[in-house]
Amino acid sequence: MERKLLLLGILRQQEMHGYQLYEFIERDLSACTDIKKPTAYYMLNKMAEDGWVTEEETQEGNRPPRKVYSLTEKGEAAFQRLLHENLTTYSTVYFPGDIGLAFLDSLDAREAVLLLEQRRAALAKSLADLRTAPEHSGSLQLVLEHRTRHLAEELAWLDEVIERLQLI
Amino acid sequence: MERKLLLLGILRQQEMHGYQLYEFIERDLSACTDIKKPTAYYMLNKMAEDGWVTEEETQEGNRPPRKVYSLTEKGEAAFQRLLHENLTTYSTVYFPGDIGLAFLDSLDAREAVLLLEQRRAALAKSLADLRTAPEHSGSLQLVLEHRTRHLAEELAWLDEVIERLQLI
DNA sequence: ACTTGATTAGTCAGTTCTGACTAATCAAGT
DNA sequence: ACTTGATTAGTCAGAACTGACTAATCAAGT
Repeated sequence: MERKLLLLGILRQQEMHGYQLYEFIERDLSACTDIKKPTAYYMLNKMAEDGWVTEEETQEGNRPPRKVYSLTEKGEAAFQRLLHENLTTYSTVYFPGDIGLAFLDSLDAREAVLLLEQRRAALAKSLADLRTAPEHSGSLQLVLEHRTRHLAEELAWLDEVIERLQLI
Repeated sequence: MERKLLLLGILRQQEMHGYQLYEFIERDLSACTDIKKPTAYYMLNKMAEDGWVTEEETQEGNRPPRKVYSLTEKGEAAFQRLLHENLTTYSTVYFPGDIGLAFLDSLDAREAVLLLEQRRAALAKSLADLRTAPEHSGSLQLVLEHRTRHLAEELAWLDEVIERLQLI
């Protein structure tokens, strides 16, 4: 559902055709989601069927026609409902990296440390990249701050794990 | 891939039939994943096709026959490879809750605070539940600690967001 | 002995998601 | 004018995932 909320939220501010929408997400909202192109088109179709958005064919030169999507009243209502739902609940996330941790004891501590140090480097790089990212406006900035905090916390945690392993 | 790593890691310690495996994950590994039953069976089939596990039909009384899965050498190799891959890399997670945050500015601050306070309550409950969960052995404990830290950090972050909104 | 509800074990049909592809247009070097 | 590579716009076939169901067995109350 979060993906639909995202698409609705964007279309709400400005009507767009599919590719434009996807580009916008990739460029400006990569901190929020990693939705793929065919998924975006799939959702748009779905939402058109449900009457949340309307498709309007437009021709430009003799390019293939593009469908411009814009929010309907039903879509606006859905946006409000999904936003309310999203903000009032907390949904658990699972960390893929935890599954490796769960099997750490099948390795000896020395090797585990070597592997986790590589993870640490990757994590540190993600964090550094995020910190040099351009400032964004409004609520977007909030999301970036959240991610930064999260990555910093992850790094601290990983350092602690590595340190403990070194005592073994 | 993490789901396969998980299944392999369990079967590596003890051969099992599908339902047993699923029950085990639900009971003991719910902190790592929320994999559903049909997905587990789907993966097991896949891995049998790939020669990572073998299926052995067993009859007990006149119940319908069950397939007991056990790791092959190829499966053990895959486990080692996936574990290595998992431990050396860091994979980004996206927070569904961030999508709501990204559209916070379409609400007025007072309403946003009311909604986020509900999120806060849900989050606080998750954290409390996790803290009263039984101690686990070995690396599992590591995962629980990770989740606890994460939730605590999320709570602190959310409190900060709420506080900032109240200044507006 | 026999209904009723819980547990065990698994499947099916449908939804959601995406890697890899197509095909048109534009830019720009020769 | 014409090849070549990048960009724009989108589709398709198949992989991954899951809600809802089936069907047998067991427990245990009457």
